[in-house]
Amino acid sequence: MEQGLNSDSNAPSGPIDKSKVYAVKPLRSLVPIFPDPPGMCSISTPNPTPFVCVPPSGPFPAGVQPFYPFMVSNDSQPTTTKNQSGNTGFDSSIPAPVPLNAFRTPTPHVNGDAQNQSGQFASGFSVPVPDADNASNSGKRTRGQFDDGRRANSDKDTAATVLLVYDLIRRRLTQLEEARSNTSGGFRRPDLKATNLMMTKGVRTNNSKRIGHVPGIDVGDIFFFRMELCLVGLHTPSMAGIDYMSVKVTVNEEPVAVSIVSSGGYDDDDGDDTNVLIYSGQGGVQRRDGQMFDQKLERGNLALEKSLHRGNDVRVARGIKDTINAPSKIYVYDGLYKIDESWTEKNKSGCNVFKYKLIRQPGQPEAYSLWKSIQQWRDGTAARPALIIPDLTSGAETQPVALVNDIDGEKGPAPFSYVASLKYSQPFQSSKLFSGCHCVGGCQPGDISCPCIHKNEGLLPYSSTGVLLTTKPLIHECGQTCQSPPNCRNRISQAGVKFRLEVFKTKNQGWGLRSWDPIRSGSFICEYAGDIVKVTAGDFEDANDDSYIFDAGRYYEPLERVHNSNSSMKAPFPLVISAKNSGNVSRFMNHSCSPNVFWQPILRESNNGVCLHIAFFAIRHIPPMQELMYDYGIPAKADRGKKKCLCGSMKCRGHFY
DNA sequence: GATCATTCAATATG
DNA sequence: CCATATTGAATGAT
Repeated sequence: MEQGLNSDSNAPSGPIDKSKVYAVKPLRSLVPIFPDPPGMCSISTPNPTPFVCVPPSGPFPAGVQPFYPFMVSNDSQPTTTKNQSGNTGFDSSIPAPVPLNAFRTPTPHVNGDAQNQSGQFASGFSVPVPDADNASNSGKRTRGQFDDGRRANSDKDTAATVLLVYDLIRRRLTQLEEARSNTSGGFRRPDLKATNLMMTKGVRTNNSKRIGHVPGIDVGDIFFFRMELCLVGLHTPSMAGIDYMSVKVTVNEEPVAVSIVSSGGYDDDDGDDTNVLIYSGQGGVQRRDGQMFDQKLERGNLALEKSLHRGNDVRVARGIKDTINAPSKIYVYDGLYKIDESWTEKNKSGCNVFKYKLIRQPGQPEAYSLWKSIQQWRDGTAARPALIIPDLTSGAETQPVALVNDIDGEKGPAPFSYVASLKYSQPFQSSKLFSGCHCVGGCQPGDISCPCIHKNEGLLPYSSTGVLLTTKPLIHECGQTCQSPPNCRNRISQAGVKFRLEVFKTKNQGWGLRSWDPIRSGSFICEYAGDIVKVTAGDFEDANDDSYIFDAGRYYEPLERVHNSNSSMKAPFPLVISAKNSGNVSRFMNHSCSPNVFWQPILRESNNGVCLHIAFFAIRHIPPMQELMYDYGIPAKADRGKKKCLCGSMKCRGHFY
């Protein structure tokens, strides 16, 4: 292969059999998977029912009959109470799952059209993403459907897919909207617009309200938009803090709370005990002028009151300020709580406010409490347990990287020299060099005179907050020849690590990498630093003795997120990096067959050529302390150096290289 | 079923 | 950093 830069390097590397790329998966079992908190029953039968049995665990106050508010379906399926008889009355005639191939992925749109993308997924549905000219919708493309089974009850894969599609559309709309509003003004919210698309196409899950956990969502999962909670059925109102549903008790119906979002909006005091939450009722504020009056025992307030008396579980999502992206909020699913007591208080304006004391149910994984611990490690009020070195980079990164081991006695990985970035002694030759930009104040979206935007096919690849917006095979960042400042948004991968990372000993995969900070999907995490390995065309072999190799020439399963790319992620020319002797945090990232991190080639022009870098971005929102992993891919010669994969995912290929 | 009111959003800006 | 204005979507209530 020639080393010259092909100016058409963005084009797919060759014709691809699309039926293979978008191969329809085998019919997924639609058995809902439920966590098993103490005292809970979960249904996991080969014949799944749309009902979820969530009996509250006693004891109950005298005179209160426990009842079992089964999921109330919007499709007017019968509700029932378990104490009527042993037979729960479940309707076993579930709708037959629609074969996925009924919704075959449409043929991709005219190739190379940067303005047209649609969210196409291997599992057989697509959501059209609006283009620049017609931001409301685009009616041309065929659309499949998200089948009823997935809409009714989620599983991990379904929930992840819904969130992925949402994110994809939202980021794309953000990119278009930033460019548009910079010239025409009036920023319209991409998060809402994306939700609307998802809703109208029916791409959502757990779409009927239910009490208790929601399948496919784990305690500790994080969300960056209220709409995400809505789309996965965790909390349906787009703004309101209390979600409730009406449940039939013998002949009458009464409201019961299903979930709350605690965002600190009603100046509740945030006590030290993370298992206790004091929550204010809703209402009492005139939204227009901020005028206040007494809250009434209606809607959500009434529902919480009923849940208190019934002893029902309430899901709790905690809203926390995003320290990295200041004004926005992160929502942590903190699991199930029970309401312990309620009372009314006078607020500052002298109006009555309902108060509810909620207590977290025991036996659930750490979630909000973990955030609090991390906060203490950070501000020094508590020591990070099992800490070996506070900063293994010795200051080479802008953020310290802790080294910890709470598994065994090993004191650290084999020594290596820490380098924060990939250094080029000699850039790649390029026949075609553009001149750099003159964006002294940083590249701005919608600036048609900016050459960097042109190189990126008309739109800046990053948002104002530094989140990757495109799904392109190659990103052109500002380089040496550009006049943009180091903090230009088109230099995201050059600005260094923004998250507080730590290297830790895993249970069975040696050392690994994780983050104290929550990571928003699309965020830049780090680049692959190390020594460039000389490759003479075709004769490079993955060295068996070097497990710190990054080879951009490996084959990678196309991620669903690269919906518009019918080729696997590929660098424009061969690049092999060894981090054995020198490297950065990237060398500790382990392999997973269902990764939460992906890599992306990035090109920067220098005075006498181009430099290719490998940058890692988050595929989805990553909660704190969840291991960061990417797919190592398959080398051209996949016969040597095979290792057993322990990633444990449903899609595990069994081994990696 | 259409319309309205309610709601611990999310941004941009001063 | 906070306050304010602006634009808004889902859902239950009417």
